[in-house]
Amino acid sequence: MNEKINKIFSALDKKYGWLGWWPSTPPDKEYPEYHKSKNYKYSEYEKFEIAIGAILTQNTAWSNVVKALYNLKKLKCSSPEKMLEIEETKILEAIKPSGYYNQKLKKMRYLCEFLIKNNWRDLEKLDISELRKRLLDIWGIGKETADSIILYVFNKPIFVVDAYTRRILQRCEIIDAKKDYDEIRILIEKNIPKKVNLYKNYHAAIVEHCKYNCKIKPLCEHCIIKNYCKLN
DNA sequence: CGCCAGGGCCTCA
DNA sequence: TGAGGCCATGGC
Repeated sequence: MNEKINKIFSALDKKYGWLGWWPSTPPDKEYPEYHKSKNYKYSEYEKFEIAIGAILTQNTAWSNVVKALYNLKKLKCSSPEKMLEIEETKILEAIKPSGYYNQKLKKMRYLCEFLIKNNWRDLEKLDISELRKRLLDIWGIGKETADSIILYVFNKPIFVVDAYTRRILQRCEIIDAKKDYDEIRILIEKNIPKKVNLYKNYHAAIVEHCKYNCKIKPLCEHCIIKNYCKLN
């Protein structure tokens, strides 16, 4: 067991509190927002929006994704079926702020086709590894995107490993520079309690911490995990 | 202005 | 199987 992992993550979790991930746009709102309730129930649209958002945020600042999601909602792009009906040029224009828009258009279309062939109820019944396999078969959905969808849309416990997670674990000397995605994921999952809301908020807290403190050029002064970090 | 952002695919050894 | 190139916008 690696006690450090849970100590570090739970310290971040405690500092930032419940962050209400994944942000989504409630029926009566225009922009995605974070959710105060720990058992907030996503509407069908919000589930779709999260899956789309997971693609749109690939290597992209969330603030740019918000613009794209706002535009898509205005376009009444409210379901996979609708998205496939809408003209591609309009979708392209809508998602332009999120960058890589040609690739992302194609990725979203493949995802839509998948979601039309497989409805939520059937997918929910699958175990995590089968669901993951199916998602990874979709062009444009890699491990992090698949795991984000599994955790935040399907509410199943799988830990999302992103560039920020790697950065923190590297700086805390828990992993070395190049370690395989699934090795890191399993290492983390072995060392923290297997609870969906914990997985969600640990990941959210990692992102939050890296956005404002553990940046590439780190701001270490008020960092609460500096005692674990080789930079200090 | 250059750097960076909640990755993934393709190519080529 | 891994490293490197490519995709692209907007905030700082």
